Parts: sequence; structure tokens; C-alpha cells
Amino acid sequence: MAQETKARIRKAAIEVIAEEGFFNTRMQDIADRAQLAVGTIYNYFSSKDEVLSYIFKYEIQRRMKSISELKEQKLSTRRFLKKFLDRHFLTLRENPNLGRVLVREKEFSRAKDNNEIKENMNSLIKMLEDIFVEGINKAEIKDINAHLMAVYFFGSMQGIIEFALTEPEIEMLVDGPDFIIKRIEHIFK
Amino acid sequence: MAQETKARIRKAAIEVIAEEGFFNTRMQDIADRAQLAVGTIYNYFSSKDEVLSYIFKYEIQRRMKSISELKEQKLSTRRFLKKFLDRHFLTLRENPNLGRVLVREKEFSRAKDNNEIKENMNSLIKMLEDIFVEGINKAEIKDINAHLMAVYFFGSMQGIIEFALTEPEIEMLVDGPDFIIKRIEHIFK
Amino acid sequence: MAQETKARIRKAAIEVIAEEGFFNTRMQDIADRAQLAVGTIYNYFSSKDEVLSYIFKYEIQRRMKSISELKEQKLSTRRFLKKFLDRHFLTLRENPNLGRVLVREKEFSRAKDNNEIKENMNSLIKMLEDIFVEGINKAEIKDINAHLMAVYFFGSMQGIIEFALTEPEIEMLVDGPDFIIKRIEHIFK
Amino acid sequence: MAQETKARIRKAAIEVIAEEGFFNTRMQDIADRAQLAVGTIYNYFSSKDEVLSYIFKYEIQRRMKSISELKEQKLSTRRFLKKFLDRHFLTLRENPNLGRVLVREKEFSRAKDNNEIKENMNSLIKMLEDIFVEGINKAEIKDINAHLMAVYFFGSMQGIIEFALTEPEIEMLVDGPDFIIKRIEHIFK
DNA sequence: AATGAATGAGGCTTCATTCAT
DNA sequence: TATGAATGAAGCCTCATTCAT
Repeated sequence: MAQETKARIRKAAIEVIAEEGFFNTRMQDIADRAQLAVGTIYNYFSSKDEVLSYIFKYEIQRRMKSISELKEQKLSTRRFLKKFLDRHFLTLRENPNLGRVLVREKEFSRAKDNNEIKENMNSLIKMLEDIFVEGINKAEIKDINAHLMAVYFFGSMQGIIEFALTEPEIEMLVDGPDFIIKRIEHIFK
Repeated sequence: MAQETKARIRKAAIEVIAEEGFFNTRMQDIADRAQLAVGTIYNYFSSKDEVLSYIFKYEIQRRMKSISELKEQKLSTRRFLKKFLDRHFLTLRENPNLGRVLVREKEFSRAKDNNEIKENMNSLIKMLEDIFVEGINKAEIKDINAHLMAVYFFGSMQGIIEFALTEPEIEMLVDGPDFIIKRIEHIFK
Repeated sequence: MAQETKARIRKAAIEVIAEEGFFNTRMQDIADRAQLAVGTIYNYFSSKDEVLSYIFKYEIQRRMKSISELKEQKLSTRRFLKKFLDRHFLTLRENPNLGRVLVREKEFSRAKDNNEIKENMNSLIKMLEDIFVEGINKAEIKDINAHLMAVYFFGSMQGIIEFALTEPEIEMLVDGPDFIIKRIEHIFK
Repeated sequence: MAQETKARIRKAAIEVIAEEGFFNTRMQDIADRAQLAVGTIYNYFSSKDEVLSYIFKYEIQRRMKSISELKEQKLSTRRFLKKFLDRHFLTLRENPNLGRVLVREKEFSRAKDNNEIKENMNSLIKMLEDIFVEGINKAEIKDINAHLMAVYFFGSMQGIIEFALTEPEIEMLVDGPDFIIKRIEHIFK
């Protein structure tokens, strides 16, 4: 039924966009991959842009939920960050195509009124900033610029992911979390 | 003369692409900004893709040259990295549009045979890796995974730049170099 | 039962087509207005064109029947024309949407094999021509070109209707019949 | 040069639209008739709708100019109307396709924000109304409802034209002006 | 008899590229 | 060398129609 088809389109789109890039992907390509007619996609999405937006919204919301659960576990800042990285990198290892789309296509159609994706990314960074602020307040980490730290953390994470997803380096995703945590070890008191 | 016109096109392209994104930029837009006719662009570039490639090639080569000069100064690894960051961040502060293009459009037309840009980016990372290897050999820094470190360093740098170039946070580029160096302080012996 | 549904579709179609025009009306719009599923329409009509054809056929036949009744009353030509105008203009005042469809959509799909509507319109003009011929024969009106007169009469009638149905001038339909009759007063002996 | 091409497109569009109707005409058809590429049309018009709008604007402006000239001749109301009809009917006899487009396609895309055509038609009716008002003031014609008279006059004119342009009746355009004038003879004092 | 998700042909429009001036 | 009108392939999207339930 309805939601099945929408999910099928989402998954097909992730695959094709990961392979070809968003701008090089034609609606027909997505339809072919999903084994549907083009018209069917338009029964679920109003435009090509909306397909990509939906992928981001869907995945970021899953991550936000996962983070909320993590927060409820009242972990130390270090363990929280570690678990967050573990989960995120594991998801990407299991679905590298999704990762490719998420890191590569975030800049699409900036010129249009599609700030939704940007906002979703920023909400993730904001969440990281909150974690650092909290860590500082709980005297678990040193008094650093939490905002800059969040951007730095997110950037290094994205950088590794982006590089790792370049096919032959996927194993970098295995070592990533530990490496990152070790790099910021010095901010913990 | 010839080179003047080519440079004018390059600069116009950087401006427009920074504002609209590569895929949303039409050759006509570049021509308008350069106050030239579209046809003229094709006297200097064989295609739209080549305009972007040229921007990357031109800028990366400038950076590589700047790095070569730096290498000849026989600086310590720490001072080398610091100077590299300073120069890079300063350039971007002086020409944020260029930065926007470099960080955002690197993924363009992956599906096509346009690996040139990718190779240029990778040569920068390779260069960083060399620096870390050299630092390890000279016993200036600890024995870490140089490749992963280069990717991490580059990623965090790009992350800050990307975020900083989102208009209202340009000042992040001022604090960036010191922040990054402090973050990796622990790898120095 | 069956005929109820078909009438519901006809009425819904008149409303939507009056508002949006035939070519801007989608089958889905008609279905929505009739509170039915699109598929249901196809149980009663074989195509979108047929829906419009049916509206014309249905209404013109009603008018022809009304005219036949009028003819049986053996009225003078003047009184016949007056009663015909009165009835017609009254119907349109009661259902302006129907009028809008009848005057505006008569030209649709000329290029296709859909002459049915055209024929229906022409049969109305032919009927008017008969009335004028008869009037001449009965020496009630002067010897004019009956065919041209019919076209003229029909055109002026349509013109007023078309203009009147432009929302704010509906009251023109009230004065219309008398005005038209007065205009052709001179043809009566 | 530029204006030549635009005129070529306008003329080709009139022909094809007269034959097929606006909605059944594809941009490709217009391009074929004009012996141009589709893309070329878009160098002169921003959309298909605009092509039709332009035809109306262009022709109505010509008529308005022709009317202004007529007004300067200080003719009696009767002679003015006669000359106006003569000119108009002659133009249509010389270019029946133009007439077909003007009478048939005036209702197109009402649902969109394309009131331009409507306004152009109304300006013609308004002009006629002015003529009648002036005639009343100059005591050349009786005291009738000038607005209704203008609508009536315009409608009957359109009706004859519409019917006449149905191929086999073109000669109706020859008798039209005199017939119409005779019909309204009684309004002159 | 009613439903509405799926279909896919077809139209409008865009825009990189060419080429005659 | 510069120009910009002309080109036409290609993509997005619409919507009448079908058909399994």
C-alpha cells in the first residue's frame, strides 16, 4: 500500500542518487530502479527536489530520535559522543549509499527556497553544541568554544565519512569513531 | 588580451557559482556577469564543465605552489601546519565566494569522466599526509595513522570553512586556525 | 441509481468547467466536485470529451423540446421570439454556470472528430431560421435574408449572454430579451 | 533580424491555432510552421500563453489605432460605425485565420492570471460605448442604453464573424456590415 | 457499481552549444 | 576575437485512462 510505495521510491532514489549524483539523476532513473512508472512518483512527491528533501528529512529525523534515546541514558559526554559516532558510522557501513547522498547532496538547490535540508543539518550541529555545553556545565570537559567545537567535530566526522565512502576506503569507517574520540581526548578533564 | 579575458570569465564564474551553485548557473549568467557574450566564453573554454574544472585547477595549483614555498622554509611540522591554515583561511576571508565554490562544488558531475577535480583535492590530502609522515620520521609527532590524520585534518578544516561561509559566521575563519592547531596539539611530542 | 450518478457527474462537471474552463479541468476535479472516484466517471462516460459533449447534448435537447412545445402554441413570430428569449435568459439566470459552459466551450476540440456539439449549435440556428422563414411566409415580417437574420439574432443573444455572465453584469440578462426584441422591431410588418 | 523573427512566429501561430485551436496546438507545430526550432520561440516569448496574448495585443492595438484615426475624421455616428465595420470585416476577409483565432480563443486560460486578453476585448466594447454615448449627446441617435447597445452591437458582429469563418460561409462577411447597420437603423434619429 | 493507485505518452520549457557575421 | 540568434536534445511534470480489488 501507500507507505510501501513511498518507501520503495525513497530507497530507489538513494541508490541512484548515490551512483549518479542528484543533478545527473533523472526521474525516469528513479522510476526504473523502483520498478514503477514515473507518474507514480508524482503520486507521492510533488517534484524531484522533494524526493531529495524527503530522504534528508526521513534520515535526519531517525538520527534525532536515536539521539533522544541516547540522551535519556544519562551517559557521560565522552561515552555519549562515542556511542553517537558508533551508531552513525555503523549505519553508514550498512548503507553506504545513504551516506553518499547525505554528505554529497546537502548543498543542492541552495538558490531555491529549499532551506529545509540546511536546517536539518544545522539541527544536528546544534544538538552537538548542546552536548558540549552540557559537558562544560557538568565539568566533564574543559571550557572551550562549544559552537566552534561542534562545527569542528561535525566537520571532521563528515570529512572522514566523505573520504571513506570513496569506495576503496570503507574500512576507514571502522577506525573512525575511535580515532575521532582520541583526537578530542584532551578536551575532557 | 587573451589571458585577461579568461581571468575575467574565471572571476565572473566564481561569483555566480558561489551565489547560485554550479548546476543552477547558466552560461548566460556567467557571460552577463563578465559583461561578455556567451559565445566568447566558448573561445576560452570548451564546455561549462571545463569552466569549473579550470577554477579548481587554477586555485589548487596556487595552493600547491604556496605549499612548496612553505616546504622550502624547513619549518617544524607544527609551524608548517599553522602557516598553511593561516594562509588558506586568510585567502578565503578575502574571497569567500571562491571558498564557497571550492567546498560546495567538488562533487559535481562525479558520474561523468571528470575526475580531475577529485584528483586535485586528493593531491592536497596526499600532501598533508606527507607532512604528517615526515613529522613522524623527524620524531616531531607521535606515531599515528598519517593517512587517517590527513583526512581528519582536512575534514575538520573543510567543515569549519563550509560552516563559516554561511554568511553570518565569517568570523569563525579568524579563530579557525588556532582552534584546529590546539585540537591536534596532543599529537606533537 | 445509475441515472442519478450520471446526473451528479454532469452537474459537477458544469460547475468546475464554468470555473476553470474545459481544458483546465481535470477528471479528478470533476470527481472531487461530485464526491466520487475518477474511476466512477468512466463507468458512465468513455472519455473527458464525452462528458462535455453530453452536457451540450443534454441541454440543447431540452431547449429543442422547449421550442417544440412553443411551436405547438401557434404564437405570432414576435411572441414566439420573445418567449424563447425569456425562457432562455431565465434558465441562464437560474444557472449561470451552465451558460458559461455553453457559450465558452463550444469551440473545444474542433480539430478532433467532435462535430456533435457544432451540429447541435447549428440546429438551434437552423430552427431560428425556420421561424424567420415562416414569419416571412405568414407575412408577419418583412422579406429579409432569413439565414443572415438567424445568425445575427443568435450572435447578439450570445454576445449579451457572454458579457452578462462576466459576473458583475448578470442583471443584463433581465433587460436582454426586451432589448433584443426592440432592436428587431423594424423587421415586423 | 529580431522583429522579423517575432513576426514570423506570430503569423505561423495564427495559422496553426486557427486550424487546430490553441489547446491542440503544440509549440513544435508553431515552430514547424515558422520553419524555426522550438527553442527560438522562447527567445521571443516566455511561454505558450504569451504567444496567444501577443497575437491579441498586437491586433487589438492595430484596431484601436485604426479607430483613433477614424475618430479624427469627425464622421457622423452612422458613418463611423459603417466604416468601422467595413474595415474590420475586410481585414477578416483578407486574413480569415486571424479572425478565427480572435473569436475562438478569447476564452482561453481564464483560470490563470491572463486577464490581458479580456481587458483588450473590453476596451473595444468600451470604445463602442463611447461612440454611442457621443451619438446620443450629439442628438444623432435616440436615448438608448449605450452600454447594452455596445454589447449588443459587438455580439452580433462577433456572431456573424464566427459563423462566417466556418469555411463555406465567408461571403457572409461581404453582406455583414450593411446588414448590421440596417438592423440598427431605427436608433438613428 | 465504486474505488483510486498505477500507468506512460506527450507537452512545455530549458539551456549548453554552434556558427555566420 | 567577439557576438548573440538559432538550435534541438533532454528533462520535468501532467493527467486521461486503466484495472484489480
